[in-house]
Amino acid sequence: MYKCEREDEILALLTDTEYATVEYLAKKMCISPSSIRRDLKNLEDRGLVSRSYGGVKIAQSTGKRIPFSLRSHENSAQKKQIARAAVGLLNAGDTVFLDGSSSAFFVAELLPSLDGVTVFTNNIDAVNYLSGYDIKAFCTGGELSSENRSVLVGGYAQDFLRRIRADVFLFSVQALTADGELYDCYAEEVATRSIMLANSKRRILLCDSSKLGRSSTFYQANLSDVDLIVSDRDLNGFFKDPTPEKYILAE
Amino acid sequence: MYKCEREDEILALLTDTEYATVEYLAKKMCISPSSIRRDLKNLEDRGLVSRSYGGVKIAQSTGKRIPFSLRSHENSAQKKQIARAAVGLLNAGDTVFLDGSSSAFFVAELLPSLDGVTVFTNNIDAVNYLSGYDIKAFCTGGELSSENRSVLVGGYAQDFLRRIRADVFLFSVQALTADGELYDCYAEEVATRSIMLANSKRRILLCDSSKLGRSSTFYQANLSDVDLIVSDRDLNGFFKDPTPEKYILAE
DNA sequence: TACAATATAAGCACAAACGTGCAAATTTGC
DNA sequence: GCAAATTTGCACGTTTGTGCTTATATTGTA
Repeated sequence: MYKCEREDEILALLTDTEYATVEYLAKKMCISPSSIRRDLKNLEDRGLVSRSYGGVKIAQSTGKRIPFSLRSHENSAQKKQIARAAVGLLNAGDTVFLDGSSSAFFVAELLPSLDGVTVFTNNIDAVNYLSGYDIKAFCTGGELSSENRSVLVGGYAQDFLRRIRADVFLFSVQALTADGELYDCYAEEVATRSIMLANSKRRILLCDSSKLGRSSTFYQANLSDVDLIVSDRDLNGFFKDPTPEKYILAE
Repeated sequence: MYKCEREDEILALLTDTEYATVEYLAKKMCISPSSIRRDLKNLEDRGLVSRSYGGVKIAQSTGKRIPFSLRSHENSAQKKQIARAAVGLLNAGDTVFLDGSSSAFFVAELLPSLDGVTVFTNNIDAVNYLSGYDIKAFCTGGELSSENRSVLVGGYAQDFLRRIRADVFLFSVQALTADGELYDCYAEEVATRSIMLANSKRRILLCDSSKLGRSSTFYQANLSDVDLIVSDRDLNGFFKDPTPEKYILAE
């Protein structure tokens, strides 16, 4: 395993585990601790990790971010599954909103094969992906989010979205409580998502199991604002109150 | 197996395997490691792969798509040279417009190291690249260009741009005639570029030698609309009419 | 505060990979 | 079919990465 390959591996590992020791990394890659330290020094100089005595963690907030392709995506298998099911719900000619979530990105990957859909999104990864295909797609304007850098947010994004009406909104949030409330940790994304919610006829929540039963900082909406939930887990009985049957199971 | 054939083969291989060693490639194509290294150097200069000691990987890109700005475009060495020179002309705190050209993309690659610049662009590759860095960047809204390029165009893009004023506009066009006229082959890009031209204080044309003495379909502007030309070739004597000295040579 | 335990940085020698110049082989242009 | 230009493989000296050892720095504990 070569140097750069190793460095990518370290980054991918760190997005999962948050923190790792030199010793652990050395064993994992079958290489001496000296070399791991050299790699880490390198990554630190590039601003990708921050080291501490005994190990490393992922760098936060300053300088360079980890490219989308190197980020490890939690539950990506489930998200792909959910995306497939959700795309099955679209009709030919639909105008679709996609939010900035990674779940929505997996939907974008499936859209080029569909006929005649039009996409509006503030998801940079989705835009970037779709630009390689012959599909009618629009990118909202906006500022690169200071936190989640592959999303466009802010006043420009909101102004743009207020002018659009979509048939379907496919989105995800960080947390879904048993009370039927949706939360997210990024205030700016909550704001843009609200407009997309208001301006769509059908609102479909892409909800992999990592979201269930958690909460987060910013309130986004509640179940009555959502028309359908697509999940990889059976949601019957998950909610405290008996809720109208509006979930489907992806498989 | 011919040279270009081999390079395609290498790229194809890399999209599958992500990484490859020089030795492996040499055996696979039945050719000496020296030649593989020369090929890789070539591909690296064109920005298609990134090398490390012992092997190569595909250039960092989201997903597997090679950014349009790097696809098939010749003169990337000159464009990088020009980008370096152009970035040297920026001041701290400048607000910068970048158009959708590949030349502008090479400028974007150099911006994160600068202090306090703000970027506005309709160049998807640039936005995507900048999303990996902690830099103040805005993406215009707009439609994905139907020409399968990574540029945002159309009414939404124009509306957005009309609201912005920039200190500097860094851009490129397809052709620059000896009469001092600028042309491009994409009508929609000409339209968005016009607004950026109108709304910038300094307008700097990035002009590699492949543009010189050609013409194209759509008129963009003429020399009096440009404040400075950065080129890899000495432009003294290129223009028919004696023109004010406003070119600098990138080196 | 001092001490032991452990992590890190620096220096070294070796091996592996790299780039370059050059001559032979191949392709291209006329 | 010949000359020019390009591409190729090899040999060489140079650079880079590796693991080891030793000195220095950091942490936790007495």
